[in-house]
Amino acid sequence: MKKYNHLEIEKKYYSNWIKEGYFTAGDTTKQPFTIVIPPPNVTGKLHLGHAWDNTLQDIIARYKRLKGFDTLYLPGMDHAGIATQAKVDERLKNLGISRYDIGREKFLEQAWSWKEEYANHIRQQWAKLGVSLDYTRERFTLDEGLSEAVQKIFIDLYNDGLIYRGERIINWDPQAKTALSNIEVIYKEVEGAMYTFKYRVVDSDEILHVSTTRPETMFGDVCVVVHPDDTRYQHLIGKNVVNPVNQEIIPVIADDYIDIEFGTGVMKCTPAHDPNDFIIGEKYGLEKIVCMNADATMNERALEFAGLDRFEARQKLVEKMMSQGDFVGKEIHIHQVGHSERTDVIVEPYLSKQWFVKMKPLAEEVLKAQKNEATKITFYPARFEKVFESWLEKIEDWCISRQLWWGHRIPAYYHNETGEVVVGEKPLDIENYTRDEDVLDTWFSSALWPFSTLGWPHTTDDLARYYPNDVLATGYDIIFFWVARMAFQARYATQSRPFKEVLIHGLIRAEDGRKMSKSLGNGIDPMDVIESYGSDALRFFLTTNSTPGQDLRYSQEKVEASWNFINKIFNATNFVKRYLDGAEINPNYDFKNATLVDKWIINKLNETINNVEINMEKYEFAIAGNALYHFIWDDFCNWYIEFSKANLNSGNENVKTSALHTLYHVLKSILIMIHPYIPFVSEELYLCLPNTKKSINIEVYPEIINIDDNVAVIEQLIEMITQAREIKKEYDLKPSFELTVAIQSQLNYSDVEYDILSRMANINVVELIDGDKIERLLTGGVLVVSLENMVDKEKEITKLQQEIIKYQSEIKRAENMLNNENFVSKAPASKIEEEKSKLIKYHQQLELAEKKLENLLHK
RNA sequence: GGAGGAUUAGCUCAGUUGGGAGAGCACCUGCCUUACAAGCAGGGGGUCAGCGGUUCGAGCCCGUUAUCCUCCACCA
Repeated sequence: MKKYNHLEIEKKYYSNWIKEGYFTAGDTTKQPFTIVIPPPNVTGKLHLGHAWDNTLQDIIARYKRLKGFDTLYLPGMDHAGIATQAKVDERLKNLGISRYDIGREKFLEQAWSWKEEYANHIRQQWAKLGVSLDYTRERFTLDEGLSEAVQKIFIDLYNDGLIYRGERIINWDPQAKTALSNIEVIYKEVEGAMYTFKYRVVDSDEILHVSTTRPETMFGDVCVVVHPDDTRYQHLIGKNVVNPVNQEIIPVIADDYIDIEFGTGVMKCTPAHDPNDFIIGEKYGLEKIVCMNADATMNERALEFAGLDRFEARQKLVEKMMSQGDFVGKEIHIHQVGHSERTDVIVEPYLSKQWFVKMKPLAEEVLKAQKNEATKITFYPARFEKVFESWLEKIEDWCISRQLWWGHRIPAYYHNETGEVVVGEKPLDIENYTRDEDVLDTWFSSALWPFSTLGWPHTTDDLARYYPNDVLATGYDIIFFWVARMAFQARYATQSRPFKEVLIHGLIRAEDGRKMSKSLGNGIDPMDVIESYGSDALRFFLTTNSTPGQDLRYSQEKVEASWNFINKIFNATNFVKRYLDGAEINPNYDFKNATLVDKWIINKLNETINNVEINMEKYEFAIAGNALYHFIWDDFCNWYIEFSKANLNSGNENVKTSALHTLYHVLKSILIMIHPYIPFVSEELYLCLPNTKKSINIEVYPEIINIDDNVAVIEQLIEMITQAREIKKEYDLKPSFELTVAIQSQLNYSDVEYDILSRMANINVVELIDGDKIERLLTGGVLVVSLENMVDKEKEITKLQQEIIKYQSEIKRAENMLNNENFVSKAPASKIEEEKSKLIKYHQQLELAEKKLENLLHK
């Protein structure tokens, strides 16, 4: 075996794993376990956030597979309507073509070929990451089956009155020329201006001052509104004013929506261009005047400004108001302005006819289910349940129509003459109908992902077996977009939760702590990291340096540390393999015959198996991974392998056999337990062990081996070795210096242990020490060390003095506690006993140290 | 305006029912000991953001202040 080379190892296995069907679910003799991938957008490459997300899922999937579950980890991708369409548009634009030039059909052909290209790319990235996906069940949100599911649920919701079409103010993206849902709007603080204009009162000399941040919408004004209790304006209610931009006469009305304190206390009302004004408009039956086109240029209502962009029109209009003397002033106004999540242009509140999902009844069903342990979705960490539920509690209707081509076309047909709407299958006399041009919000189809991918609406075997999913792992940033929507669609379509549990992770940040973003140029490509350090190192870094729900800062240093750890396992295997080559391994070796050191490491292994299992079940991968790290590096490599070196060279065949079998068993167990984290290298190392299966993927999780013997001797042995090393350091002795010691202990030492002491710390054990000596307390014993040939007595004196001070202060601390009546009466008995025994121990140690000091001083 | 998160060693972060503060990296000292110098052995380093409270006992629970971050809502 050569040096650890991640590139060489990681290219070897993935395609074979797929070919062998290790990740293909369907073994009905086992209990099923399901996790689905959050389908990545086919817009581009996977980023580090995907790598993190997918590694978490893969750890769960691989762990469950090793634990004997028929595990389905289902892959797939999302058509990502607006995002993909924008990319394809851009590609066409670079060729000098607009999508309108080629038409819907040709455009969709382009989009599909884009999809194929990027889907392949994504699959290659999954392969590099090593995620254990069942590609026989791979799905795409626009494929036939999922389209059928989308259509079915749309029609059902419509027939149940939960989908309706209505004219509303929606968030309009003038660049993509489509409606957006509320959560696709990102509010950013922008320094804008508040303009104030004069509105002359008809048949009066009075002038009203009215402020607005969007003067261009004044062409859509239908009235001005004041508060009914506002004494400044009460006399004007019912009168008319002149709109300065077009000289139209509009009324002054009163409504308590108005905040008397804000601005001048007078608000212009534009029902077609502002959601709040729309509500007032509905309340009073006002006209809705649209003064803009779909691309946010002004329309003919804007008179001479028609055709200008909204912001240009704003500027020119203000200039005109100035010149005609109706301009009062302009103040800097910092406010939150909505931007399109995808195109980043300022969203225009725009009146248009759209399809909506009526959310209240659907959300209520989920909230009801959350109250019952058997039906609720449990979040890890739990605090995200509150986030999830409070969003559902104050949810507004969901605008689901998008004026795009790439997506699920809405199954609605309008009669060419009567305008009658048919929702559902194509009408028989289709020639008399025109189909709705719009498609559905991408999230409408992803909301069905947990069950549509398994065959819903058909009652398939997969649906029966793998639904509801067991767990979903995703970031907190899409709880609203996706998790919540899956929750209510699942509840509606399947009367079930979509998954039992949700593991929430945070955002991955750049090394500087900021978000990774293209504009900052601080993004890290996971494929670059894999090239330099390997997928295994990246995966181990991502999952052992993070806490559920918390953000994670990328750290190259820590990826390197992960690489070092893997290298450590590689080298340890290298060592073990040297001794295993040519040796016979008995698969039924009985560890009751093992030596005490071997039993000690088995005992440590047992503790680790237990600890790791508990934390894997709780999705605490950092805790489980770190437990493995310390077991492997400290207990196994630094202690046990060193112990074993003595035994492997022992003349006693039983000792040798025991050491060999222990090394084999522990290493194999380690590789299986660490495999979910680092699948490639664990497979490589596993396969170079004798007596293994064809792949670590089909292994079973290690089980605890009962060890009846007390391994306290080995714990004491470790204490002695550590003490001996400390003493050598203190007395400036070389590590190779042979210490002569005597052991006072109730525990029995055998030749095996004496041999280990000699080999690991150059300790020569004798019955009795004559002459100068020092004593060190062990748990349950004393180590007596000869001072012969050890020059510096002063150091021991200093050390003893320091020890005495320490013991005195510890005694004082314990006595204070035990003399505290409140403590004695209120603390639990076990705690009190603990303190009492500590006190006794410290007294003993103090006595010992004082005696020692006296001896040294009087010589 | 509402909600949540963060503040612990020089740096990045753990710390799960309240019972003597931890890891990795960095730093200091000594070792090329036949798996590994990307390593081994030993070591230094923290009034757990401030203040107050509950408790026999608080990094942890409660209140409050400060700084930073995120989400939600939003007034023309």
